Amino acid sequence: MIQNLSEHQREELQEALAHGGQKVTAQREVVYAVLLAKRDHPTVDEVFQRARESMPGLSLATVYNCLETFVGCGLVRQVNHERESTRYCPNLAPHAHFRDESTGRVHDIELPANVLQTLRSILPAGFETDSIEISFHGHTKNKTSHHSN
Amino acid sequence: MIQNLSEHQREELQEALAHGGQKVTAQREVVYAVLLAKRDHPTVDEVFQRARESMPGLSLATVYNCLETFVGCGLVRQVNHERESTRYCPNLAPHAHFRDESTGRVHDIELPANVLQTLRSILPAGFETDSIEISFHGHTKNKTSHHSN
DNA sequence: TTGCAACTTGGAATCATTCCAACTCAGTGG
DNA sequence: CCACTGAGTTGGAATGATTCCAAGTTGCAA
Repeated sequence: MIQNLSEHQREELQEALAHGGQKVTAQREVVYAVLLAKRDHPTVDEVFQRARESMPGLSLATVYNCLETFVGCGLVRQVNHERESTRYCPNLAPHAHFRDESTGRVHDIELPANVLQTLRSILPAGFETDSIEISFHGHTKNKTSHHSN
Repeated sequence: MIQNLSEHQREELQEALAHGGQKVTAQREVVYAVLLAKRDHPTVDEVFQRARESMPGLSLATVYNCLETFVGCGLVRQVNHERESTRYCPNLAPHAHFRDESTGRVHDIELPANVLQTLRSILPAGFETDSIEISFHGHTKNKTSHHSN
């Protein structure tokens, strides 16, 4: 089902957790592996379902904990759309999200540095920004998409 | 406390509701007035509290209903930040939001047409967008702000 | 072997939001 | 007038995602 982490991925995980004295655990490995296996912005519940396939005893609370931890140490990003369940993605490159209203799928949209720059420039003096979230809503036209959902 | 609607504002309300065969009611007037009185992106609950001052019997469900109606007929916009309660603002001009992490306040940021244009341009072919949401997170530096919260 | 700190777990609790069934109200037609 | 209709309002119950909590694990260090 879900591949184990590669050497490199485990190191990334271990490294990220190390700051803040956190440890790699079996549960965290599984949850992280789930995120990397299918980069489709799953909800907590979806992660939970998938992770259970390789670790039946895993609890929902732990999935919440793991994801929160990962966000905290910068391994994954949270994606919120309207009032829907929070989704998670391991794509750390700066990118925007496009939510297809008809399918509910979320696509990553590459965000060129200059656009990011332009955006920052519209802030009045005195506004210091840590992060910018950009989400498009609409629909996709035909074209069998290669994107994940 | 909350001013009554001006002639012009009531007309706007009436007009917007008319499409879709909806009526101006005392409750809707109060809720709308609350939004116009203090453009500070209140949550449903805040609207509820304020509206009660002029209409004690008003129910929370009605506030939800009114706001949903207003959003439906384009009178106000919803603003979501992370997992927090939905907020509402009557500013219809295209604008981004800046959320001050330390105070929780939300500021409107003017969004020039060309920036909007630039953003649209990063979408790959086949993506049709209805709306774009942009939110900055960060903090504001000194400078007694004139902005609403 | 004891202690500790980080972690996990299941269930209870929270909180925003939605749902629902009963009730109000204004306007219409008989 | 009176009944009917449709839109609106209301309070309380129901939902659903997320958070909280107290008890139980685990691995390592003293």
